[in-house]
Amino acid sequence: MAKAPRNGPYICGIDAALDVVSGKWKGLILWELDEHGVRRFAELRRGLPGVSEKMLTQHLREMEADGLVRRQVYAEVPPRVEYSLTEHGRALNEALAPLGAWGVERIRRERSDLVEHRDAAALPRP
Amino acid sequence: MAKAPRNGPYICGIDAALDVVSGKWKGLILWELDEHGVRRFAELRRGLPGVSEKMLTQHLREMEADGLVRRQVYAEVPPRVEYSLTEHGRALNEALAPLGAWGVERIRRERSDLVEHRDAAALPRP
DNA sequence: CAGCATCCAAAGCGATACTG
DNA sequence: CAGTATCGCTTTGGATGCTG
Repeated sequence: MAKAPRNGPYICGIDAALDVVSGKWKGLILWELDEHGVRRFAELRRGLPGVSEKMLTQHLREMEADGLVRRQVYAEVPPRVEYSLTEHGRALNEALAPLGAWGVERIRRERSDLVEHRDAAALPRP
Repeated sequence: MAKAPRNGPYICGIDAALDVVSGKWKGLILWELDEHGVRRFAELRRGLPGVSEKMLTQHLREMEADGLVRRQVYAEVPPRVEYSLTEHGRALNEALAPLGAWGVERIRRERSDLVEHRDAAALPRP
């Protein structure tokens, strides 16, 4: 079955945008397609370590339905299918850039927090 | 129970950022707190039409744990608790702005699609 | 007022097996 | 190669009732 349709209307843009990128792998898929331009199913699979075949298919179908991804099928043997971003998908990716930067900062912060906590545990209370 | 801890490390910043904003109401909570600066529990509840008490509590706790939200408790009767954004929360909000703009554009696009479909169904063929 | 506890349904996700 | 089908576990979200 396809993605469950949203019951109510969106309240704001953030809401509408998060709806299409919420999914364990969607951010990575976007990133992978933006990076390489065009990718085949198996290539994407290799680029997303740990993704199951089913989830990859499901996410790609949803993103196609949301108008983010284009799916080009070649009638060949063996079969070949190529995925790429649509114009909207590329725009979304650009809109995600600042968020990505924030995320990188968060990762960096968490790493140094670990160090601080280790220090705090070792030091006596002031 | 708290949010399930992520099993693996983040692959990219988008990943790390989406992890903290994925949740049915987190985008709206961020928006509400940014808009008003400080909000009490019941005020937030009113600002998020349809949210259940449980989900609001759960999301606020997770966002507190993620360092996005500050929770200030006043030892009074009746009890009072105020929520506001931390510095990181505000930074996240700024990083979300382009995404919000994309979302608004998406909503607009979908509406005009609906109109086109309605017109196509209701109007006689030219 | 601001919550916590409990139960329940739906959605998300993974593993496996099979197909054109 | 690029999927589809099915099963079952886990996570998310909602409804209700109770408490300091």
